[in-house]
Amino acid sequence: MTSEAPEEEFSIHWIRDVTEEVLKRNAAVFLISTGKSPSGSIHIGIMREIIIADVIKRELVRTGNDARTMFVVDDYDPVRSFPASVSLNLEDWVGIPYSDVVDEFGCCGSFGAHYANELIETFDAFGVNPEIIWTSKLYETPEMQDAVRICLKHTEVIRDIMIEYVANDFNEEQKERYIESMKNWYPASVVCPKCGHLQAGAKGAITPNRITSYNPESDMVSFECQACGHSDEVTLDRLRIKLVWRVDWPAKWHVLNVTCEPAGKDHSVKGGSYDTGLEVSRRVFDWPGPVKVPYEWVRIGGRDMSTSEGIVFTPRVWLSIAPPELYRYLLLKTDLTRAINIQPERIPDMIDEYERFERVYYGVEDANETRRELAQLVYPLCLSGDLSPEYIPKLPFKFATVISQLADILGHEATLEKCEQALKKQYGLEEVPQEAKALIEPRLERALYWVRGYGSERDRIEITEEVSQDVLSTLTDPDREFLAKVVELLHHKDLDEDSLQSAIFEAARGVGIKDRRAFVVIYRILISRKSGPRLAPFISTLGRGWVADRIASIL
RNA sequence: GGGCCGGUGGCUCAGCCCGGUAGAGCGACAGGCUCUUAACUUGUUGGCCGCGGGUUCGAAUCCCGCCCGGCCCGCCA
Repeated sequence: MTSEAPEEEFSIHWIRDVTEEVLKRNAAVFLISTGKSPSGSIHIGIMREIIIADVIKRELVRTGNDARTMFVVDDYDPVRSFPASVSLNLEDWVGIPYSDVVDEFGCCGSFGAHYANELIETFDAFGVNPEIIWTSKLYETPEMQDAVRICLKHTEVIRDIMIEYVANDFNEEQKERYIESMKNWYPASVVCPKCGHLQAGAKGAITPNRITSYNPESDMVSFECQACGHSDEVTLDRLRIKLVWRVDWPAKWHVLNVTCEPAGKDHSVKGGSYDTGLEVSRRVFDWPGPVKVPYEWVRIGGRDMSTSEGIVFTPRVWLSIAPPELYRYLLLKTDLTRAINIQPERIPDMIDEYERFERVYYGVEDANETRRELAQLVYPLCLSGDLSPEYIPKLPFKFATVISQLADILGHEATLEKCEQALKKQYGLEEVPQEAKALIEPRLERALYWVRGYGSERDRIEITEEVSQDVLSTLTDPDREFLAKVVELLHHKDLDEDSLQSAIFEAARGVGIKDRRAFVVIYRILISRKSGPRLAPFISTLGRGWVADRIASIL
């Protein structure tokens, strides 16, 4: 620490604290790692970890360091269960590494590759680009085999660590039983060369193909397959071996030379797998291990996500309804110790908030000193693409939800034209810059997806083929008289929007119905609702001819 | 059993580490954009800061205890 005035040095953001911690490692290349086993569709929770890593990397690079990120696909993990969406028969595959399980869709090399790729394909959109490491491949490297050897040679030490960490809060009886069970325990299992199983039994009753002995002199390993009964004794390099979970992690840290790895709360619990891994790093691999960055989970609609229970909100789904920057923003503004709860129905509000924040960064919206300072630090980290030197005006998302629903009626060109007009009006522009235009279509697409999937009834505009009977039955004679006048007005080509609006008021007065009533009648005929978007522009949006025909059809 | 996070206006949350005026967004209500409006815009409303105790001149904020909600501790970010 160079500063001697700590009382002035309050961190303005967690990212500062974390990078400071990481920098203490003085690595030549800072490697920030993340990982996930591809047990099915991978939900957006993992993106919290991946983006945390990305943000740390960006900060390190910004401050002149060499830093990289990595995403480790744990496809060497054995199948424990399948989510309901998978049609494969669990009994056929349980206990076999994901990398050896068939891809039921036939597009990827394996089950593991399939679900990992599904996630990896969204990386670019979210602005992350970690190097991808496949554990199944990593275990084939001589470096990893050496790590396995080191672990087997340190079996005694590892047993001690396991007893110390795992049995820590057992009672005496449990502890004794555990110690007893550890007597002939080795920290590695074997993929049976005959049947391909790494372990036998399903969830709750798993028996791994543990190594039963290891001779450091001859490098001979013996094992017995719990699934098919095959047993053998061969040299280590002739077998596919996998270290047990709590040892597998530190071995990878060692082989890949990981400086820092974020971890969800389940792993980061005091005395949990992360801490065990760090202890293994120290006592077996003789180094401190990575900087631990614990973080809370991401929830969806107030529930935990769970691949196995099918509560899955994937990064791809996110991208279909919201910009990736918003997710990064959400993540950055939330303290690591706090859960992020995605509430899809609130996405339009969140987008508004994010875009206000964006305008603060560009100085086109007022804000106090703290907020501006925060924007300077955080906004660039939110971006998944390049930082634009100038503010690019964004079409208000809520406007997009309305207009995107009218696009079918309006036609593509007219819809875009409408959006450009809205942008011009909102930001007082002469011309809409090319960069802003480019954002319109994706925004419309997302808005439409959002409104269809998550919008409330209020948000949805439905224009029925025909005017419903319910609506027709409420029309009075003066209403019809009024409507006839409106049709006439609509055929007047020389009326601009304002004049049309005025003329409609006049028409209502002319036949003696109340203004309110006049509008209710028109909205009912158009969208079966008693209110809607400001009428004259809305009529222009729908097309005067179309509206005139629609009204005329019921008179 | 061990541990973590949260409990602040109707809703979602900020503020708590650094004790001294309780904030934002949404909602609701009222107004503006012609007396209709879901965009945009102005304003108003609304909180004994979970409960009890302690420290202090002063506590949402620090300490202790409790209650409620969620979660982790075999695999799972």
